[in-house]
Amino acid sequence: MNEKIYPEEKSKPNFPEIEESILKFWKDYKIFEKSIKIREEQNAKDYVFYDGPPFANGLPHYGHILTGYVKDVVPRFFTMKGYRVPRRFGWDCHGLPAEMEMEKEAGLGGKKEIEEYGIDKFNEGCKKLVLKYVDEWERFVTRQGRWVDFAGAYKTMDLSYMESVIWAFKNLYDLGLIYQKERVVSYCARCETPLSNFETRMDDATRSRQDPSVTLRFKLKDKFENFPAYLLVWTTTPWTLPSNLAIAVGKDIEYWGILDQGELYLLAENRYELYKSIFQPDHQVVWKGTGEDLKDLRYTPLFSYFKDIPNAFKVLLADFVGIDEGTGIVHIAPGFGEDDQNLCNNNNIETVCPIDAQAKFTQQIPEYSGQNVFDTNRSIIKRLKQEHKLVLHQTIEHNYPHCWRCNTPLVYRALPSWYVAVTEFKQRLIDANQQINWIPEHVKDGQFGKWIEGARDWSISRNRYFGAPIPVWKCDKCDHQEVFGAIKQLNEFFKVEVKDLHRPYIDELVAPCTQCHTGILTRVPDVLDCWFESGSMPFAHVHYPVENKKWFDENFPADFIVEYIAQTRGWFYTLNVLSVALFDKPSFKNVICHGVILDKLGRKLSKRLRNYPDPMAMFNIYGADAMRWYLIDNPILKGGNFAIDDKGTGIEEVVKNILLPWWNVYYFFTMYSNIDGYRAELDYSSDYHLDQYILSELHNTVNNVEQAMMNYEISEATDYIKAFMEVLTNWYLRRSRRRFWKSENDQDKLAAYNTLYTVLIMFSKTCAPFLPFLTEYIFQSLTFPKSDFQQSVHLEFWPDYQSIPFDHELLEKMRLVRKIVRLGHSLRKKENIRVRQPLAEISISGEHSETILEFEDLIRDELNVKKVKYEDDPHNLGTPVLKVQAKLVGPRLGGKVQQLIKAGKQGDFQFREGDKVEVLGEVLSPQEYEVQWEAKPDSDCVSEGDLVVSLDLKITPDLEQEGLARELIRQIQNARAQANLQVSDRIKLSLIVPSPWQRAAEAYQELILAETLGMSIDFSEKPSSWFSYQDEALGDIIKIYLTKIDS
RNA sequence: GGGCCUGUAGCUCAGCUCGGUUAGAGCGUCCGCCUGAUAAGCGGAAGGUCGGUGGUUCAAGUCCACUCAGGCCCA
Repeated sequence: MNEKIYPEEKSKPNFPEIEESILKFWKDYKIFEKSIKIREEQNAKDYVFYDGPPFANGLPHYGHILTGYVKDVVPRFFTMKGYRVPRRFGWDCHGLPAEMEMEKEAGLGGKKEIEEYGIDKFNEGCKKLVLKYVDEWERFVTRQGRWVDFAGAYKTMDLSYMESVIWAFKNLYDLGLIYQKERVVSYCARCETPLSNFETRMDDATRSRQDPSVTLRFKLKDKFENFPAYLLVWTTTPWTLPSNLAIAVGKDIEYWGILDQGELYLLAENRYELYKSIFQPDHQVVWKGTGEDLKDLRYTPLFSYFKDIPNAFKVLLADFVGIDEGTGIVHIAPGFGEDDQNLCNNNNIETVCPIDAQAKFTQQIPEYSGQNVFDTNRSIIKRLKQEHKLVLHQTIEHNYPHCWRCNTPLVYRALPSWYVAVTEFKQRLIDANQQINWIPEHVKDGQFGKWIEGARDWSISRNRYFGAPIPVWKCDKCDHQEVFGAIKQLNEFFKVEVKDLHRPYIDELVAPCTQCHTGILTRVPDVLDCWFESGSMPFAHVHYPVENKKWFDENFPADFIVEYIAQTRGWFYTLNVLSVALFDKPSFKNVICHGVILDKLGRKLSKRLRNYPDPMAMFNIYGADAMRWYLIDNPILKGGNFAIDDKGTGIEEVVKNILLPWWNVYYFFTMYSNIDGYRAELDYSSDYHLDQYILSELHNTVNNVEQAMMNYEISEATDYIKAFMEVLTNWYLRRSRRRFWKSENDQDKLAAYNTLYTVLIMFSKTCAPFLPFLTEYIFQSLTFPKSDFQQSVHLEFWPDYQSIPFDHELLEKMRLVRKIVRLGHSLRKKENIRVRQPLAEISISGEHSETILEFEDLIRDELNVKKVKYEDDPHNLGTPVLKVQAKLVGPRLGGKVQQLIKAGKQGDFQFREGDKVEVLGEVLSPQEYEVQWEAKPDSDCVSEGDLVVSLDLKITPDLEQEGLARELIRQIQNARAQANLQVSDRIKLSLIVPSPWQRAAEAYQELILAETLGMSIDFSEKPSSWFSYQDEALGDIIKIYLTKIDS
């Protein structure tokens, strides 16, 4: 009996079930760990990949899934290429996200309550909360099919990690790249902390908000053009008006003076139309000039709070003044605007910022002290109106920055903060960027390049609790400060043993001042921006420089990272800022920045809208391989966006188009191998043309996929895989089936088995990074069917394409064969003759056509013709047309080439001596043209290029009889299938059919028996113990009886 | 206001680097084939002013300029 060599498979497998079993296998035998260890044993080179740390306080979503797949495909590939690829997971712990969560958990509102609650308890709570979803992440990422080292995951709150972070700070400090300064920053009054310029741009931090839009008149101290005069000034932040210290105009902007009721109003010419209506109808333009003319005019302050500030309350020139909104005259409050502050500094006007940490006015503004600034807009407007200083009051809806964590509208305010002087080394940052391979390429000089060109100094201090400390201690008596970059330094200086760098413990370290000896050194209370910490990841996750110094020096920058495109101003940016400042190198060599997944309507995916399929459900229905392929075979990897369909239809299509065809080839192979009891082996030596052909295609495919992957062009790699699958299933396997089911176990059959086996093994390896579950399953079944074997396709080396045979000529010929077959089929179609009906002859003509006569058997079989004939004289089949090689002839003949093309197309040309042709008096040499043949109209020919194909359509009585026999074979096969027979079962047959059919059956009895595994055939009614079959489409014309013969 | 990306068949996208005369694929639709991979497989057809205008050129989906629409980034 048959010995089952390979697993007995179903034609329609349950992919999710297979995946679960593979997951178990990977886990039980630690295959991932092994994939790294075996490379260690081989002394392989490291391939360095940085896994960007996610915040663990939320669950993974589609963005993470997509990024995660790329983070898996690339390392799997490079592992197979022979590298050691560690994949440490990491958790971003610190910062506002964690603190917000903890505030909610402990029912705290604001910093005062946190401090009452206790910073120690608060931070301890954060530490626990931040790892709340770690288990779920791990489960998800594992199910997804990612190989990730969770056990060795780093956390940004680890002591070792934090030590490397303060090392970085200390180094930057020593390099003179850290400074503290009072500058205008974006500030969240609820979190009571400044935010960095890129935090305020993250995702949807900018959103719509309604604000007052007011226009005021500022009275000039002196008459202008002999009239009492006013400057018209527009603002959307009335609460900043009490802090107004100057007014700015544009030097070259045109301004008009409007005379209305004896008073003169100044505003920009372009804005006049919009403001016209506020004047009386009889107003006049009495003055025209530029900003230059208004320079240094002095005005009366709106409020008296700061009336004694030196140099204030006059008109300044500024290049940031625009005329797109407002009046073209700008109110300047140096405490509440970056441009404002710079302008005032340059004009010796001091900065005033009369608000406290919660953005409430201080005692400097007694009327409003204790009120939140936004809440005072109304009363300030009311008061200005009463004082006749307000000329227009409207409401504006505009985009306004909000805190990305707590959604509070931000204020811009002057505040002392610590900075990294990015502008100091901007040029080096730009130079380093040129060394990075960006995918897509345009990001290098586009979104990222432009961003770093406009880089500003980076505000890195946060007035918060849960984060790495700013390692600066200041004396309370003199200006001395100490900065520490290592725990050892702290231990020695403070004579303690530091075990935790978090607040409040770090704040407890105090010492007498080493300079004045009277003061006390205490730490500045701020913590570091968590982006500073994630930017430190390359060295901090290995505790550099305290540990792993050698490894880091040899393995920095990283080979590869991938995140979504918005990280150009997040992680991609902070990584490079720190690596350039500290090491003068970019942080990574290759980076993929992919786009954003949206729904069909272009909206963001949202839980509320439920506009996307649940990923876990997709894993359970279609599997993680299908999801993987769906997401990576996609232009989103080149930076574009991608519309996911909400039903998961796209994922189902992947199963239909990629996974099932793959499976079918494997299923076919195992089914026949098991029938024949033959165990195939790796073998490239078959000399059968189809075998050599598919191996040549495989050679090309392995090479192409490898090249694409080396260039990080993942969706190009998947294109090559798809193309090979098409050739494998729709040509090689379809044309080879008969070799597998024939009954003799001859050389050809073994060659077929070995070749198909070899292709399956090599192609499994080629697809392994892209379909890790399916390929693992197939590879194991084919190589080590006993499932306890600890072998894995992912531990294999990438196939060496050069060891796979390649025959270019053969590829070309096969292309021609497929073209002939296609044309033959289209002729049958055109003439309405089905393939089952044999025809006598196919004639072909065209250059090189004779070379494919060695594939005659294949063409005959595919097209069901008796003979393939090469026609020497193409004139017998078609008429010649001339295809002029315009690329060559164009430059030589110029405009006339167009006429030649036209004439050639119409066949208006003559052949001349020496393979030349003459068209319209011009002689073309052989390289300058190609002759193509066109089927004569109404002939039995079709053509494509220089190829013409003709079918002999005459159906002789013999052919007709064979057609009937073939129809009978098909009916009997249907009957077999309906009777649920195995493909190898032998049968006895009886037919009740009309006489022409019976004659055909008699004449072709041998063929019928051979094709249907029949042992005998007769023409009489049979008892009900026989299976009987009638084809409905043919009516009741034929009736088939069959019965199985027990062997 | 500046910059980047995208616009090709009903849908999703190749092709554009390097111009060459007949613009491709998958899905969907319609029609059919095959029946020893069968709750599979294969083929054919219909379907396109290559967003628009202008230019360069013998020749433009491809190069240039302008422009429209959508998206993103910066100010």
